[in-house]
Amino acid sequence: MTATKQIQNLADKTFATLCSAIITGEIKAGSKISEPELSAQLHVSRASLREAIGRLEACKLVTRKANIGARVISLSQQSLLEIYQIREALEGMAARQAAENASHKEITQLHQLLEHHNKETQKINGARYFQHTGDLDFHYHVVQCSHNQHLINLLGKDLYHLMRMYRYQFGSVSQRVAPALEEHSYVIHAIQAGDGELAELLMRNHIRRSRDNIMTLISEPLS
Amino acid sequence: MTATKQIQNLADKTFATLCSAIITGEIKAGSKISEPELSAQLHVSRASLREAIGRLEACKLVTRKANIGARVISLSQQSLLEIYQIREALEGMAARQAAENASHKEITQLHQLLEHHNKETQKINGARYFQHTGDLDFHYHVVQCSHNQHLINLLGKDLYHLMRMYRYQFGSVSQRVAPALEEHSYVIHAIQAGDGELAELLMRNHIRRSRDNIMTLISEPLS
DNA sequence: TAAAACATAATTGTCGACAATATTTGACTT
DNA sequence: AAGTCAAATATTGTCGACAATTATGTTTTA
Repeated sequence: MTATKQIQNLADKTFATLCSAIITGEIKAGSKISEPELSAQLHVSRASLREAIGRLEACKLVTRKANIGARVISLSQQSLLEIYQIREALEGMAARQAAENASHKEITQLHQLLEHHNKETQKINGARYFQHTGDLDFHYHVVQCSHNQHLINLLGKDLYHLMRMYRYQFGSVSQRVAPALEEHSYVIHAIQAGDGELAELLMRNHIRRSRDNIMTLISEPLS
Repeated sequence: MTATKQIQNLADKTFATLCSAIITGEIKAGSKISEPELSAQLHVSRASLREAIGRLEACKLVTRKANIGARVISLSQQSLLEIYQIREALEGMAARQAAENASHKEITQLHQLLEHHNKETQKINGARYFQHTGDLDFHYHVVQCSHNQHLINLLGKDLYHLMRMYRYQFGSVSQRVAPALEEHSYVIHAIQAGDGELAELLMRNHIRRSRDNIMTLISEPLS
C-alpha cells in the first residue's frame, strides 16, 4: 500500500517494537519502564533504547520525569474523551481541506476503500475487522487527501498510536458499524462535491457520534 | 506567572538553548546541524546533544534523516498557512471547551490580561510588544482554560515553538493590533457567557483574519 | 575534458563504563 | 512497635571511544 519502510537504525526498530508492545498491552499501561531490563531483553544498548523511549514520549505513549524514568501512560475515560475532542477539531479541518484539495484519483480511491469496507463487513467477524483497521483506514486516507503536511504528521504520527492503544485495550467492538459506514459515505460525497463546509460538519458529527457511542459503552460495562 | 522551572538535566538545557537559537534565527533555517560542532560549542557530550535534537524533532523544529543528520526546518508560506489552519481548528475547539470549563477565577484573569494588553499597546512600541508576546499570551491562556490536557500539550509544547519561529523570522509587525484586541474581547465574553459554539466561531474567525493579514503581508513584501 | 572508481576524511550510529540521583534496606532511637 | 536516619543498592544521566555509513577529493580511464 504505502511505500516500503526504508532502512532504519536500531532506535527506529526498538521504537517500533516498544510501540506495538505498549499499544497491545503487552507492556501494561501505567507500568514503569526499566532501562536496564529492556536493554537486556531487546539486546540493545541503553543509548539506542533511550532514543526510542524519547520518541515514545513524543507521541505521548510514555511520560518521563527527570532522574526517575519513564512510565507507560495510564488509560482513562477523561483522556480518551480529550483525544476524541481533538480528533473532532483536527479531522474536521482535514475533511474541509480534503474537499478543497483532493485529486480525482484520490476521491476514486476513497470510494474504492468504502466499497472494500462494505464487502468486508458482510463477512464473518467483519465488525471486528472494521473496528480495528477499517475505520482508522478511512480516517487516515481522508487526512492524506487534505494535502496538509503538518496535519498529516500530527494525526498520522502523533495521535494515531494513541488511538490504536485505546482501541486495543478499551475497545469493545462497536455496535454501530453500519451507521459509521453510512456516515463515511456522506463525508466522501461532500468531499467529492468540493463542499468543505459540509465535509467538516459531517466529519465532526461522525466523530462525535463515535465518541458518544464509546463513552456510553465504557461507563456502562455490560460484560 | 507560571510555576518556576524545576531542576532539569543537561539535555533539557541544551534543548532550551537550541530552541531559542533556532527560533530567533541564530541558527539559520534550513541549515544542517553538525553534532561534533555543536557538542564542542556547548560543552556537552554528543549523547545529551542527540537527545536534545530528538526533542527538537518532536516539536518539528528540525527534520532528521537516518545516517545523514538533522536540518533546521525551512520556512515557507505554505507551511505557515498549514500551521494557521491547524491553529484555527485546535484553538477553536479550545475556546469552545474554555466556555464550558473555565472557572470564575480564570475568566477574571482573562479580563485582567486583556486590560493589561490594552494598556501596553498604548505605550511606545506597544504594537511590537503585543505582536511578540501579548497575542500568544492570550491564546495560551485560553488554551489553559479548556482544561483539556492533551490540547494544552499539543498547542503549548508542540506548536508554540513553531509559531514563535515564524513570528520572529517572518514577522513584520502587524497593522491590526487594535482589531485583534477587540476580537480577543469578543472571545472572552463568549467564554464568560458559557457559549461554546459562539466562542469557537469567534476564535476561528479571529485566527482566520490574523492568517489572512499575515499572508497578504508576506506575498506583498513592502519594504 | 568528463565521468567513473577509488581512497580518504568526516559524520552519524552504537556501545560499555563512570558519575549523579533516587530508592530500598536495615539498624537505631524513642 | 513505629518512626527516623544512614548506609547500601539500583536506576538514570553523562561521557568518550569505536564501528558503520556517508561525503569529499583525487586519480584513472574513456
